[in-house]
Amino acid sequence: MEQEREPSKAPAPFLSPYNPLETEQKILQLWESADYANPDTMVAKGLTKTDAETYSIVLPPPNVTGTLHMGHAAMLAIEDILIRYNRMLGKRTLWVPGTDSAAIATQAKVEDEMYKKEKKTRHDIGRDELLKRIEVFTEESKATIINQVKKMGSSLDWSRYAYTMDETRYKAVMEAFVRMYEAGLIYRGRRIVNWDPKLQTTVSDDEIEYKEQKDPFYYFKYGPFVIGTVRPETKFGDKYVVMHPDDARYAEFAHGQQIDLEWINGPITATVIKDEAADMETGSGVMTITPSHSGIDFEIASRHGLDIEQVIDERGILLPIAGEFAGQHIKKARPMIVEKLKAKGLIEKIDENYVHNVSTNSRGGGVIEPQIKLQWFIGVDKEFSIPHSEMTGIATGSKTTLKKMMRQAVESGDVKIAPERFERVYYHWTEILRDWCISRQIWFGHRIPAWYRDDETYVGTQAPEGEGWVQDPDVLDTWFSSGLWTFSTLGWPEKTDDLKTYHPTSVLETGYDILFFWVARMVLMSGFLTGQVPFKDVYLHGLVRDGQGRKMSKSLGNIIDPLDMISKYGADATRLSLIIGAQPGNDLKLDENRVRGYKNFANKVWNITRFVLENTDGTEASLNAADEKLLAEAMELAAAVSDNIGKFRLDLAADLVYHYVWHRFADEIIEESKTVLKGTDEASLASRRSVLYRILNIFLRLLHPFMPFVTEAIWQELPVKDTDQLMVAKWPRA
RNA sequence: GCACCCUUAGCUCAGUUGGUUAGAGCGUUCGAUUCACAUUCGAAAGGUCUCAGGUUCGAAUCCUGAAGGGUGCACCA
Repeated sequence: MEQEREPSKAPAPFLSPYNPLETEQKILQLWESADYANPDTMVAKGLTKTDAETYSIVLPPPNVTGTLHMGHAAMLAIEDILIRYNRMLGKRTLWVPGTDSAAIATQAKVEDEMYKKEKKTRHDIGRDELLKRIEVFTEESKATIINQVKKMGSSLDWSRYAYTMDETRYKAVMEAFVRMYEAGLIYRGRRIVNWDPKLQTTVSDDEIEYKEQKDPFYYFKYGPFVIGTVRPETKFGDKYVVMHPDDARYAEFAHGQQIDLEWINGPITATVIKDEAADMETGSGVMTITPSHSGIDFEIASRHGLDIEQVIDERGILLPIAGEFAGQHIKKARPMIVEKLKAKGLIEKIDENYVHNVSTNSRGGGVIEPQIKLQWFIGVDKEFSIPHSEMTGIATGSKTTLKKMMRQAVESGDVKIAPERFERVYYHWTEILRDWCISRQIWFGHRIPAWYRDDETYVGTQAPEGEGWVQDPDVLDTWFSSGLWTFSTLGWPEKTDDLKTYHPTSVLETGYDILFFWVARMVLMSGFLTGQVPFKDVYLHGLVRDGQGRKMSKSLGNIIDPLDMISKYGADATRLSLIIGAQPGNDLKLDENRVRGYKNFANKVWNITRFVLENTDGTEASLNAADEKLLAEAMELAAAVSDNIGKFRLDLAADLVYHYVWHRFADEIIEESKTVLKGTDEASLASRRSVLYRILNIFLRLLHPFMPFVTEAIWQELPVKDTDQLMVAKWPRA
């Protein structure tokens, strides 16, 4: 009968089953009060040697306005594992938290809501008022995301928290801009850029997302030629007709030859241009060009010194060059233009099912209209002499370009990318990289530190003296400040101790989808501004998808919310489900059943501990041969786990411990121990009790980086231990 | 168009430099249980390792080619 059962010898906290929700709350407080995530505390308390090897990671800052999603959760789990592991190895370990202002996305969100609620646009309320509203909004959501990050058990040093728009980071951004300007790497120029008519701003090449779309493809009679287009509305300014110099079909036409022909709004004179950009295989091999609204056309026009005329304005409205169509929006005008051409008998044929890619702004969705605009750029091919360099193969003062420097940083091995295949992707990207347009026509962000007065331009960290200066209204691309992240978070441009101690950082861990946006830009910025690579290793994780391999999205309704998982199964289980089965660089399919499975594992560990503590009080004893073997086996496991973590195979490392704990220790060693412990030989009993306790002690440490909560909770109840918290215990090493 | 990734049990995936009979988890079926744990334990069924060639004493693994799925880049007159 229940009442007659002997009272359990195990400590009272080992209630069954394990309750992650309650435990995790308590453990979070425990960690926070000890402040061991702060390396200064570790050094002050003598837990880390002052001259210990350093290990540092900067957290890829989540957007202030966002909420935690599974991608964040995976990132936090991976980085926390690396951090906890290295901290336990005795390294001086720092993980810097931060949030990102995400300029375009944030402003768009605030503007959207304002328009929905009040039917107002930013122009109705003005710059200052908009920025105020954005600040209110970001302050609110900042707290949300920070709180969620903490729930994952992330051992970040919050005393070093950074926000891309805080004062220190603002100073860094200004300083970076000015230095690059003075080196001639930042320039202002009139060039063709990606213009988003919806958000009224430029976007960089990398932010463009191509979407497939079906549109009619028109073939027009253009004098003696046939030209094709999906965009008749751009054709008003077309007065050059381009063909390949070797195209035999058009040998009779000479470069520069003028031809009179009938066009949309009457007779025009077209000029023949021979250029190798014209593909003989495509269509008729002849094309007209619209230099103002097409990158390639712009290049051709620049090559031959041709006139460049704007046809469409910033809002997508046709300009006076369109004659009777001027003032119309391109969308409305297109069918009318086609009608007119039809009436004039200038249509050769129409292909109704032409499938092509339309470029859109991935940060908000407008269809991109290339425009020629006066913007700020970073020149990636511009030669400069590097003011200071610690990078392999690049001497201080030597001449290089940003592009060459970015390539060299990886080629030299200063930066290693894992999985390795992404190195090739990185090289390819640097090869095709064009000058980076960094000015954005929005209001929220780091304002460009340039002032104009008549024909003068002043660039500096402070406004210039004197009357009449007007600051550039634009702000910087959000990736500009992100590029500084590894060193701006450590206090650059001040020569801080943190910078000296923790930069270059050890690892940059992020999703492969922002290799170009971010990783490459960090190498660029860090190389020029600090003379160092930003990190020694790049570890790229895959995307988290749903159980069927689909992207998680609101419209599919297949989003698995990490906070939901945490409250149902615990953060430990959520972490494991994002680690085991996730190969580096490959997408992970997440199924709720797996999370549930790992909750059971946490419970298993809990019960194993109860068994061990019911049978031993942690007293050391000399081990017999059989038990020595068991101990050696656990140490072999430790070595294998270390080896896999070192290779970024966290998935294999976690799986190894999981398997050992459940199927070796619990299923075999404990079962066998039940028999052994019934014996009468005191030495054997003591040996077995001791080895059970010692192995428990080993695998709790091995498990800690992966499941910090349950292991820490158990540690708190151990009768014999060498540190007050497991998170600062020593990693088992032979 | 170019490049890369994936294809192993019903599902998700291990399988590291080629080496006995290809493994795990989940699921399924059968059974157990006063025992640290029903959030458990034991067992079973389940495989043409996508296909076709090749190298080799030996191939899931290496090479060539093909198919299907996915991603990136480019093109987009």
